[in-house]
Amino acid sequence: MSEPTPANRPMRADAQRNYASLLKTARVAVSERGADIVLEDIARSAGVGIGTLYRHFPTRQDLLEAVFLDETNELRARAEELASAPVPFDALISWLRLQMDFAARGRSMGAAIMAAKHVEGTRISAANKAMHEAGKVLLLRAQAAEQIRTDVHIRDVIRLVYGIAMVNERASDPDGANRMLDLVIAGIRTKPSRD
Amino acid sequence: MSEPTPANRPMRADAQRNYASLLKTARVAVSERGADIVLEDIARSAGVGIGTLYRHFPTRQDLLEAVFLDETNELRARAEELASAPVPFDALISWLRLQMDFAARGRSMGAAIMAAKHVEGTRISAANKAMHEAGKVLLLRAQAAEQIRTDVHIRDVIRLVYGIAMVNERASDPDGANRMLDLVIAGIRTKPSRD
DNA sequence: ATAGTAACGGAGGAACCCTCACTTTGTCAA
DNA sequence: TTGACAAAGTGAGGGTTCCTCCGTTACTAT
Repeated sequence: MSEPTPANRPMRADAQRNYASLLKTARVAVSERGADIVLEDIARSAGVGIGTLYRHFPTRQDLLEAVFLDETNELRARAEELASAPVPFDALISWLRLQMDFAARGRSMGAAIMAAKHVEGTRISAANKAMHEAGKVLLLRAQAAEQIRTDVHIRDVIRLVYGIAMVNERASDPDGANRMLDLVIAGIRTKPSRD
Repeated sequence: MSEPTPANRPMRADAQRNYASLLKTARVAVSERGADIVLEDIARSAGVGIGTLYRHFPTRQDLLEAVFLDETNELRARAEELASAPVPFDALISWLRLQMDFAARGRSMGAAIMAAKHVEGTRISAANKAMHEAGKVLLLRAQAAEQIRTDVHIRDVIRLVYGIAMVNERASDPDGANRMLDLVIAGIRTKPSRD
């Protein structure tokens, strides 16, 4: 998955190796130290020159997006699995919690990524759209079951979850994120909700 | 307000002037171009050398915090005003919208500031605490009037609002932030809410 | 084997950060 | 008023990181 040049000839063997190595290295570095990684370190750590890194990922953004891409696809896949879960409401909530875990893991990537998500044509934008579609199915099911308000958009919900992850990135209170998510969940439930 | 050296002798006249000039310049620059300001530009624009900037604001954080400080104090003042408004619920909501406007204005400062807020002893931490206290009054009034759930913490609400501002910083959808805020409001209202 | 070209690599210019040693200037006491 | 002292100002410069550019290397296909 995540072919860098989908339409053209396949990449040369060494290029494929290097691309994979860079991506793997970057993924580890981001999850360990956040988005403020030093690109030269990534290149060295991946065993390639800095020029090679820039060949594959022309900007810092491109590299971060590539890292993010896998997570986005993973979330889409999870949503598709959950679409056949027995209780629509529970499925949606589970997925939202997954979203938050992922967002929290990509420490301080949130701000960096948010920019690209809204730029049409990028790979991340396409993957993001696909993930939204998959999430939308979960939402619609929960709405059909009258467990979620019908005037709620999946887009807003997902972004709220990201917002929660972002403000809690450096917070000391480990349970705050969950309390906030509970508030949001309360906000999207059908009005006369009985617990 | 916002004396740089509260305990000691007053600052020399030229120092006061330069401090004020830097702060004003930074405030404008941040609201126009976000937190990624170039400190050298700020100094030049304020008519002082870069060394002077660093004398007053030893780190980039310090400058951003100083900018933020005024807004935080402003929000505290607004909360205190609103504490005597006729309808507690409306007062709280108005204040939350103010919060969001402020957060949105300090574009991409969110991430930069979040770090410092949780560090005890900093000026921003103290101002932040005062603002929270003022906001808490609004929340308690609305809870006493049975318009807001009693298990809601002001801290979580404020942070949610910041999260909304953050994820909407670069978004193209201008109304998204308001929709999200509405969801949060729905989440904190007392359960059997009648519109 | 060889040509052709995709990919590699790293020196180096640019942008920005922050420090530091020297200079300037406000302040206050005599 | 003046002189001395300390507070404040200044900007060149060293450090870091970003990204480009183009000469070099080596995969691939014929």
